[in-house]
Amino acid sequence: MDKSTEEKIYEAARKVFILKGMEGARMQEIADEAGMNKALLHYYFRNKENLFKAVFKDIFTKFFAKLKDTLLSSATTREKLTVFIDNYIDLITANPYVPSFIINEINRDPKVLSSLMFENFMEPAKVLKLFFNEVESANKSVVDPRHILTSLMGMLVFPFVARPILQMVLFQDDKVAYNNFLEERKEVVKNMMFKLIEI
Amino acid sequence: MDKSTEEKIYEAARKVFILKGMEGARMQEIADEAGMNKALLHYYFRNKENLFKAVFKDIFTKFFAKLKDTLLSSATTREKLTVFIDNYIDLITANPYVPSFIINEINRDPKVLSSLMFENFMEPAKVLKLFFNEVESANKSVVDPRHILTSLMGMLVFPFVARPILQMVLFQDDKVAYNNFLEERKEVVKNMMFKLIEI
DNA sequence: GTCTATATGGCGATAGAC
DNA sequence: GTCTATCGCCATATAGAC
Repeated sequence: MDKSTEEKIYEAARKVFILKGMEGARMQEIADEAGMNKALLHYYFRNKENLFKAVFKDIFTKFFAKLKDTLLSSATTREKLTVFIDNYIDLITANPYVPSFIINEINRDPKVLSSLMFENFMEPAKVLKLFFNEVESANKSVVDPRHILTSLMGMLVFPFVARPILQMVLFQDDKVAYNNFLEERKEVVKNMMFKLIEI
Repeated sequence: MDKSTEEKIYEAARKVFILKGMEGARMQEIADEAGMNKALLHYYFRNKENLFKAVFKDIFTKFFAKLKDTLLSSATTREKLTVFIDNYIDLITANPYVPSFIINEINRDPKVLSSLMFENFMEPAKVLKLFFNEVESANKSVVDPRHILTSLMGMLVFPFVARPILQMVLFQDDKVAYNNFLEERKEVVKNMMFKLIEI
């Protein structure tokens, strides 16, 4: 573990912010997690907001960068969808609190988005556009691809952000059964998407 | 406006908590919103957590009670779905911050759910069960109705909770265009659902 | 760079007058 | 019941020794 002090702070902050959010996180807790003193956080990042912005940008960027790669990697629309859905569910499974963290923060302070958007949205937007065009030509029912994408994302993200409710109502709070349900969703969502765009 | 003081506090708290969440809300702000002194909030609710719990329970219950009624009101599965989707989008449109508020709070402290669940989940669960059975028998592709419900809810909720991102990426932050998109979704989601369960 | 100690402000909560 | 004034705590942030 020969990470620099700054890296240690960064990773500790990432962990705590994702779990507690900007408002719930405590500088002391981040310092404890990083195994150092609170004053050092201010030495490196000056204040809490700076630290948060750096971490949020990183989380947001990495979370969408992976998806962009997916969309560029495969050949056919059907393959792209398959790989995208598999990768997305794996990605969220590995970072289950990230979607609700992002949803919470962008609604709490939409300004956190505008600072990222030009650098981080424009390129993915192009990739998405290409993907849209593909979906559109494959899509025999001629639904606006924005609706298709929104539905796809909703089908993938909702079971994670609403997990406490769904696990309780649908599975009597059985955690293992719910994990199973999430794994099943890969095939289920694929089939639903193929049916929706009729490919 | 001859509301009781307690009602005024309640409504002010509802407004502020939905926008700022439990941690972001300030007792002072709620008092200002209610047009009275901070001390009165403590006189009526003793502390912030009590006030929050009362408000959360109310919001949560009302938000799902309406849906239960919808599911009981219509005759055929197709009609039920139609009314459900129309009502749900209207309900969220009228309370756009409620879904992200609920998602945020249940992930921040899952205990807020367990206190409600027996009283508020059990009856809706029965209604849902009936709805499931209907969907299941109508559903020629034999997909687990839990997956169908999850997809439906995701398709409905996601465009609201992820609005800042979607509005920016899909509509260059054009608010009017996005409102239009949300209204369109009523028909789009209906058609998608009919296609998915093949009715 | 890293620590201890402390300043500063804000917030939830209470005391007590009316 | 409703107000003003204030307490006590906790969190961010800084000062300053090493």
